[in-house]
Amino acid sequence: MKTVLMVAEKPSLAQSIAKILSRGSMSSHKGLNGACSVHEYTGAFAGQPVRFKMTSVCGHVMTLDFLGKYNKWDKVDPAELFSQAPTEKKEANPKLSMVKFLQVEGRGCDYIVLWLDCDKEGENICFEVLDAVLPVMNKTHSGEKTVFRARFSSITDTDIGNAMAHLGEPDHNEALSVDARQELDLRIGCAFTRFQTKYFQGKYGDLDSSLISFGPCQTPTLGFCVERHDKIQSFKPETYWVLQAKVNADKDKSLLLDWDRVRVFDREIAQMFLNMTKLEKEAQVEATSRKEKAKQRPLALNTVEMLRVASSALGMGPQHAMQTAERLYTQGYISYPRTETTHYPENFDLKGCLRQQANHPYWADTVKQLLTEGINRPRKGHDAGDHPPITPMRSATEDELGGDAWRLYEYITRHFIATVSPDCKYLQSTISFRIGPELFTCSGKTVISPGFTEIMPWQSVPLEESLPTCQRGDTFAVGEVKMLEKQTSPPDYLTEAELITLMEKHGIGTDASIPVHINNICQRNYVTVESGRRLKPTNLGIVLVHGYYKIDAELVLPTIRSAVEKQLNLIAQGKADYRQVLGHTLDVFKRKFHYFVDSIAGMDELMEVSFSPLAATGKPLSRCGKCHRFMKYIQAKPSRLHCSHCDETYTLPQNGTIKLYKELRCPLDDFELVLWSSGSRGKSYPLCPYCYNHPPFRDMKKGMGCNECTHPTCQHSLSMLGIGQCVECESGVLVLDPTSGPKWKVACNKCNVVAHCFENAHRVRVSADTCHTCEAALLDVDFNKAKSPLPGDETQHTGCVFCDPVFQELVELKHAASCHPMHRGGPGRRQGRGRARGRRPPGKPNPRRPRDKMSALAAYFV
DNA sequence: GCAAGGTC
Repeated sequence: MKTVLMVAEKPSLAQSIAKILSRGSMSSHKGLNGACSVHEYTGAFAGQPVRFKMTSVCGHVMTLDFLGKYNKWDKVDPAELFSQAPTEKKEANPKLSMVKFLQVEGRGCDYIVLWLDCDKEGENICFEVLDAVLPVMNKTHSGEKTVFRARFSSITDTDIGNAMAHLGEPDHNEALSVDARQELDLRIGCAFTRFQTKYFQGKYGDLDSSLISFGPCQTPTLGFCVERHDKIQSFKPETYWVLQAKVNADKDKSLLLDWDRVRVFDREIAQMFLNMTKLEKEAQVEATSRKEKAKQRPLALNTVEMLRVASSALGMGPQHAMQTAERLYTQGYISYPRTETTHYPENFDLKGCLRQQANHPYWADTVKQLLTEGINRPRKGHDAGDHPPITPMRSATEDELGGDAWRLYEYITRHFIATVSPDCKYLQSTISFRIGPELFTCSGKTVISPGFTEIMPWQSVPLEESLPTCQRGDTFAVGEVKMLEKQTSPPDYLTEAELITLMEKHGIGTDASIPVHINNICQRNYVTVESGRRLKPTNLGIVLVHGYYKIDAELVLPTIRSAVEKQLNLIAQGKADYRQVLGHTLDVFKRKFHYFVDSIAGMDELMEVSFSPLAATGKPLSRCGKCHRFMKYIQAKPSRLHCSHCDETYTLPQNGTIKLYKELRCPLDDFELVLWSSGSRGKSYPLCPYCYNHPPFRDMKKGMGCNECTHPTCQHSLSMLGIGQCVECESGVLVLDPTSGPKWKVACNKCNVVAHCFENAHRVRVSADTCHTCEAALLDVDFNKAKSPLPGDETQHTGCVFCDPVFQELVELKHAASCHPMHRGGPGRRQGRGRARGRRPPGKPNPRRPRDKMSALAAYFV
């Protein structure tokens, strides 16, 4: 029997589609990556009995990146990223080993049906799947067609059945348009990001971001926030005047009337109107009206609306809301949370969904009433053809979910119930009054039937006092007429919800990526989230956007994305050649890039105002080996040392503290050593700022401290302080921390292993002798006379930390000793490993004698 | 270390 492999875009869809096509009779098992399942059943295909294997990927299989060597920031000119730098497709998520999984499942299959989402990204994933699977599928010799594409717009029996009955072919042009987008985003984003970051990081010491990124989505997103900031800044309040009148209704109630002219901006004119009205005793009713109005029930819920409400009403950021929704989905509480659709499919079981909520402690009454009196047909929304709107899938209580998960679930459920509830009906009454020559109005709303606002109380029409019944010609006594002086007020910072709306409107990002872009501009310190989830741009954010405005406003305008997308659509429609469009667009942006680089001074002028140059930042810490002047330690990320005399910057390890190391110097370059430490309980090691950036020996890499330095005689080096192979990792060596006394520590120079050894020892030295059993370096320890743990009055002892019976009692390594390679491996492991890594054999000179620094460097870069 | 797009 032949086999048909079928692939959907995500595990949940593979399951639903298989369920529909197999009419529920399938057998399922997990695939080798643990994320995707395979659902098997038998059926008919191309007029023959076959075995179907339905499975899925997890989004894109591949991702685009530059070849490895083009990812070295200090070796590649960002301008090269526009054309010279070659790209390659890498597996998008190596942990899932998706290619291998597809090949295991696809091996020996005869046909493949692609059930990827019916959008451009899905079309592109079709070809990623084919690239992986076709080579291992059975080959036909008859030229028979073996690759099929299923096109569907909803996950319903009819739609899926129809798709299966009318299989087509994957659309290569659509896939190509995505390839083009990927390459453009990569090349443009990385080129600008690297250039900006390097340029400004090399000049300023107090930038509040270690990465100054640029992207066709994130930059316009920031642009919206700064645009609002500019409006606020340039806002000039204007004074205006309004007339306010009160008339006496029945008893001691009075009505507040609004002036029909609303407001005037000239005090004298306002005063004139006041004079014409303030002496009037009566207000005459000119007209009355009562209109029944309706507030519409909401449309079915899609992702973007959920994110808006989560932000504005629940105070949950989009990223957090999305994560919470995903958890609710995987736990089976809600339907798939990423959808653009606001229209329920025709066969959607609204009543069934409602029935699940009929006994809920919070809304049982409303639901039961709807079920007995009949539900209202939902409003017609937009069908994007992706997934049904977000709805609850089963009932859940506050105790069960708790916290934000509950709050989001509650909102989703109330929203769903609202979509099948009646509209809210209210009566809008207005009375027009004349006081002297001027017209005033009073209006009020009274609810007739609350409809959906019962389940969404935050949407209710506010209670207002009802207006008196009256008719044209009636008169009321005027209580007072007064003139109020007011000022126009500036808009407030953009709320997250408003930003989401703007992004959606301009096509910046997708429902799934909008939260990511917003998160990005927060993490890069371009904006901060203020109370009410309003986004306030930082100095850095403002300077960047103003700089783009100055140099090339297109870089920050929302049209940058749509213009490119227009071009990409031409590829998708087969109206333009992929290579031509890609080449042309890259050329445009390459020119923009060069113009930007040439004009960067314009942005720099703005930068200077907010940030301080490197030379003026930081505090003097250690001496430069070249000029012997103090270099300044710049703590702001990325932390580094800057020598203003030599105009050189030396990067340092991040996430830790840096101190001067006793004014000791590196024997190779005369730089003063600094001591890095990860905290009081963690490890620490000295490093030479120059060697850390320019490795002195061939077997060293950038970013190595003295604990990895292979200098044969320097007292701080691995060669002198290394003890033996790490007890946990493969390649590390345990190195004595010379600063750790009197509670001495040894730490691995590769992994996080730290072990405490001797307390109350005033000196610990690594001996040149080695252990006969395990080849580790012996330690020579002098204990404190009064507190010596040694038998008798001994204060000095030399031995191996792993094997010496006296030391084993004192060393934390004793529990680790049994795991030490020497002890766990059996006889065969003695040679080659152990201490030989870190230390030269005793008595033998190191065969790699260091040459002088410059020739060592020259050799290194060969 | 960089983009944006899928999804886990």
